[in-house]
Amino acid sequence: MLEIGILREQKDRVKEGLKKRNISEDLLSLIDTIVEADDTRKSTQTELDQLLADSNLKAKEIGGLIKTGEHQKANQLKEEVAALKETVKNLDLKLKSIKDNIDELLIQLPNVPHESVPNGSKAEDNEVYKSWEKPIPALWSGALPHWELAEKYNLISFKDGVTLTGSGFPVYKGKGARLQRALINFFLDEAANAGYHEIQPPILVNKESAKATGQLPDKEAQMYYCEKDDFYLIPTAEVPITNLYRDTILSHTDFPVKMVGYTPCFRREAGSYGADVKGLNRLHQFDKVEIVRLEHPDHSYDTLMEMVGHVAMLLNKLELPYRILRLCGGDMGFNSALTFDFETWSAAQGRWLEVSSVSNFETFQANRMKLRFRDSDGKTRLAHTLNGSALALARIVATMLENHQTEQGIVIPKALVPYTGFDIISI
RNA sequence: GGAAGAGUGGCAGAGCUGGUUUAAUGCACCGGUCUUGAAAACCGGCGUGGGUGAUACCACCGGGGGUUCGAAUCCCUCCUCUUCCGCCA
Repeated sequence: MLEIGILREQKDRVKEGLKKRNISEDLLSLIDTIVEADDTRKSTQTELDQLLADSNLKAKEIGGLIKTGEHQKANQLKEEVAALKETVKNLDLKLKSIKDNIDELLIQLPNVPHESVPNGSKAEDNEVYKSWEKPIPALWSGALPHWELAEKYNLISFKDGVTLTGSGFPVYKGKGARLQRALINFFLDEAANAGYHEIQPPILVNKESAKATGQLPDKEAQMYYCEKDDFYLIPTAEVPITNLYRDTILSHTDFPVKMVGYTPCFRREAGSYGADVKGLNRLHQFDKVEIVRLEHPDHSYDTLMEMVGHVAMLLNKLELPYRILRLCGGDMGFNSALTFDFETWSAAQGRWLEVSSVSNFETFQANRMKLRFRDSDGKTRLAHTLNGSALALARIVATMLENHQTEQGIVIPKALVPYTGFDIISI
């Protein structure tokens, strides 16, 4: 959620920035509507405050009068204050509805893109920030797509998943299951080596949490919901981990806050069908290790690049061909100010698969969740939040199977062997 | 799931027979005096948000609602914690 103060003070800059997202004129004009509504809010607030001050004073007087036994005067004042009550009540209701309205409007505005975000409306407009410099591995004849490899080596059963739950819930078996566990531990250890504090959060969260990180109301349809308890299954560990700091005030000396967590992630993926969902490409449940950072606004972009470096290091160790994209305004998520996507090459499918997304949200999430810090000058300010997948498992597994397949079997990258306990998957 | 008790400012802890306490006091923290320096002592400051040029002022004592001229204090409801019982990885 954008800060209303910034909307007031830097209206033109915000409008210019939002244009990069190709949002409608209607949405842009919302900014003026919000500022106007906020003016009304201020004057209404002032009016109400004065009434309250007045009746507070009189109530105090009544107390004094009763004490000195002047009941007649007291009763007279009582009537006066009682008359104010109705006005106060109405004004209070009015103020509440103005505030609700402002929130409702404010929540519709996406984050202002960082100045480095390229213009564009679709995936093709994303900037290739770092391309894969070596030749993209060509497949030898007889090479298979990952869903066939998974079957051939008996690593994953999509069919059993359908029996147990439905499509998009694969069952990992044997070395397939072991590979999953190895990757999770590998990612967690690498994050720990980089100074991240490990968190194991709940995978069900309440409405407040989902709202604070921006999943509600924007992505409600994307989440599984437990109606009886009013809980949501998390679509990413970002939600519970960032919410650890909801409604808190840190000290500037607390930065950097570095957290990492592994969780399963649940996404309904309503409306996405077709070839893209084949195999491990798009699942309802998958595993992910997520890194989350809270930063001082002065350092958040350095931090973002550091996180990009961390993810790149992981992909290098897994020996996967990848590229990094700087997302264009039209392709970037609602909450983000700047996002780098990582894509690994799916050799058999002949296309790039997104395996990580690293973003700086600046104060957008912090504003919703009231995550502040006391700066060196003593003033409280909103912190910056960032997060990134490091990494998302299913697609990593998919591209590992495809890229590392040989006639002898699937070769495990050296860095991962201590975790799998085997260096090849063969029949 | 059942019963009882409790939720106050960073922490501790008053207030809870409703009205000069619209949050005392202690600790912690910050600034100052004193000191060669430090400790101690003393003086001052010390919650969040709204509002203002700055004050004034307003809201917040787990969340929401109600009674009253007036509520941290009374009532209703929800949440959480503690203890006991039941159940159980």
